[in-house]
Amino acid sequence: MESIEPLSFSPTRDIAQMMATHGVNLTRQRRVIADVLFERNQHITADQLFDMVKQTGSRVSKATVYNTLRLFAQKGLVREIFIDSTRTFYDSNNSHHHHFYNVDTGYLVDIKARLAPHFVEQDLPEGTSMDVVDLVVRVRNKRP
Amino acid sequence: MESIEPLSFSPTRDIAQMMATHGVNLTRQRRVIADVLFERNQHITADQLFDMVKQTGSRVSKATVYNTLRLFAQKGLVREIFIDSTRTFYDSNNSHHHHFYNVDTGYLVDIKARLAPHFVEQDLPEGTSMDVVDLVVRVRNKRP
DNA sequence: TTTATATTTAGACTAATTCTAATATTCGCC
DNA sequence: GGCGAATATTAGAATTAGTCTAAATATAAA
Repeated sequence: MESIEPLSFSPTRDIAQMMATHGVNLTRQRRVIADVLFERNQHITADQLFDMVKQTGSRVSKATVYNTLRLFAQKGLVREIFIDSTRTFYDSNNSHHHHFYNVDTGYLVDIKARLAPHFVEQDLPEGTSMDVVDLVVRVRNKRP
Repeated sequence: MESIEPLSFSPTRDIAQMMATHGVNLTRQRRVIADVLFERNQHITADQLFDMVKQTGSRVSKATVYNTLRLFAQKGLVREIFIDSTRTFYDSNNSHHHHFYNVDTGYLVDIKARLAPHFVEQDLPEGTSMDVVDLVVRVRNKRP
């Protein structure tokens, strides 16, 4: 029986291209962070990512992990999800979608359906009931 | 010309009734907090409320303000709005509605339209453009 | 290269929130 | 009303996610 190939990491040139497309200089640290972050679609906190980066053996400071995630979010590479004052998640999938948050388990999962709430209500995760729908539309001032 | 009556505060019995309806014991501190909070529809942080309570001359500890807002939110008297890790607002209007958050000014305002995003896009606050739509549906495990 | 600009770092710091455990108040019942 | 149990309040300490500082490195530009 053949051994199973490990899931391949995002190929080198994709990360480089992503960064270029979004106007982000690629440094050693940013590459390490991006490799871990974009290996798969995930919802991850800065601290979790810091730990995962450590486990690769590469040294990247905590400040850099925080700064880099903020930068990636500004540049549209990741989405920031503010669950409460102690839980900020980064979503490596930046395509337009929304989330279920289970207040009992602390898990965050994607909403596949469209935005209309009656769809959402029919699609709740197994064994859960709806608590509250939080919709915040973030706007900024038009530059004149 | 007649002088304009100041807006009246929430009458005493309304607060008492609200609390009873939502299963919250009314104490001196909770009454002071509720009087300030429900005087009008507003988006307010715990610290702002703490200051406002101080200005009434009543002494209520900071811990109590925080605990009480958490309790009120649990009991459905107010809505918690998590903007980012340093900004938690409490909305004294607990009826079903959503928000615009201006990232430049830090102001939070109600969305009057329904949930569908194309409506939202037509109703942005004067002089702003859309940044991002954050929708989180909070669910909890069904009690078996 | 040489100089300028951008990035990273350790560790100190901040600010929002929670915790602790002692005290006070209120509730439910006689 | 009075009494014990349950709840609520408090000051201040503790926690924790995240930011700041300013010195050291690395990258880019000339």
